[in-house]
Amino acid sequence: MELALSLGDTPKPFAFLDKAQKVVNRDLGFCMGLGKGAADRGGDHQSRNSRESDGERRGSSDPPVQLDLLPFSPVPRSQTSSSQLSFSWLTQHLTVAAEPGSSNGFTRAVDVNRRSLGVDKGGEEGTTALSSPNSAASSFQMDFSIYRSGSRSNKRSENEAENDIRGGMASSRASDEDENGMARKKLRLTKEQSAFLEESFKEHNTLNPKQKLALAKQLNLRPRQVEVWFQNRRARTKLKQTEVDCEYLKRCCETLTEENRRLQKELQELRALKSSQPFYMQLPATTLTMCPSCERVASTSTAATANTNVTSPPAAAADIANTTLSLAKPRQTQMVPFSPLQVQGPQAAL
DNA sequence: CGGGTGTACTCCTTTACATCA
DNA sequence: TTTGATGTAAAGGAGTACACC
Repeated sequence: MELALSLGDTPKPFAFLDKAQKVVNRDLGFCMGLGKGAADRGGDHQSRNSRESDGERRGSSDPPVQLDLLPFSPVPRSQTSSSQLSFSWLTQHLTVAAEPGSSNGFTRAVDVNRRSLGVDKGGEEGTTALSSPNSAASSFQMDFSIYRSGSRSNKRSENEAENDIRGGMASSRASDEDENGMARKKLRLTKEQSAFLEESFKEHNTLNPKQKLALAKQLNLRPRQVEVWFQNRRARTKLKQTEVDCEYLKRCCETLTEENRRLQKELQELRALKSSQPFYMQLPATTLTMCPSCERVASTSTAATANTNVTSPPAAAADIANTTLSLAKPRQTQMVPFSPLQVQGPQAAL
């Protein structure tokens, strides 16, 4: 029997919160809770205040994480939430995970034969056995509660376990009063959760409500957590980009400073040359470039080389001036946006 | 049609906690 | 074991867009 995970596949937003779908699930007779159970949730979702009744925003109405095992045929793959939510990676992972022996990173810990479900507190091994080893949908979600079983002994595993427990809560947000008097505690996401969120961020750096809910469901987190993660992720991206931009501008500034220094030096040399050859250098450089007979001289520096046979001081000076002009002009054009007042071409000073 | 209000969302700043050297 | 630095989850406020009255 082939199974599929239903995450709400009607076009209507939050459709999987609708009663209609629950009716369908009930009718099909497969509705397996993967959360920590109502007892763990503290039932706080029942006592939300009215402001948070929207649920999506405050993440308060995320229902107990639920794995709906549906006969495959009534739910065509093309209508699964992953494709509908346009998370191609999600579709991909689910598809790959369905293949036994896959080495996909997300399927590594997905083997239902290796781990019991997150509800293993109550010894729900039998429930696990109900799902097919090939059921990517059911095993995928289990991936994110894998550390709960105590396979890790360090502190982080405890945090992750607690995170999973809290993440499964249907509380509105991690407020102090929502968690049975426990003080608010920052909980780090597991590597798998972070990687999953990263993948989704690559596709969409913002989430619509459906995507947020689907991700939260997949990762066993509250929608609010997913939302916050994306906020912080966007902030990190922006910060990184700012750093890159800053570095780039810094390099531009250094380059321009160096260029300015070089041009100033060149200007000094030309002034020195002008003072030593006052008669010839009094000719404006523009005159030299505009003279039809000097086309050859003004166009390229090779022309200057051709004129070196003349060994005439005025020609050499003119060549220097024109070469400087032809080289400096484009550079100056580039500099204008950055420092139009600081950088001056030699011909301007002449 | 313009203004007031509520809602939902994002960005930004700050705080608090976890982790690591 | 302690401590400071760093990374990041999370809270809260401001601003904006939109729908509704």
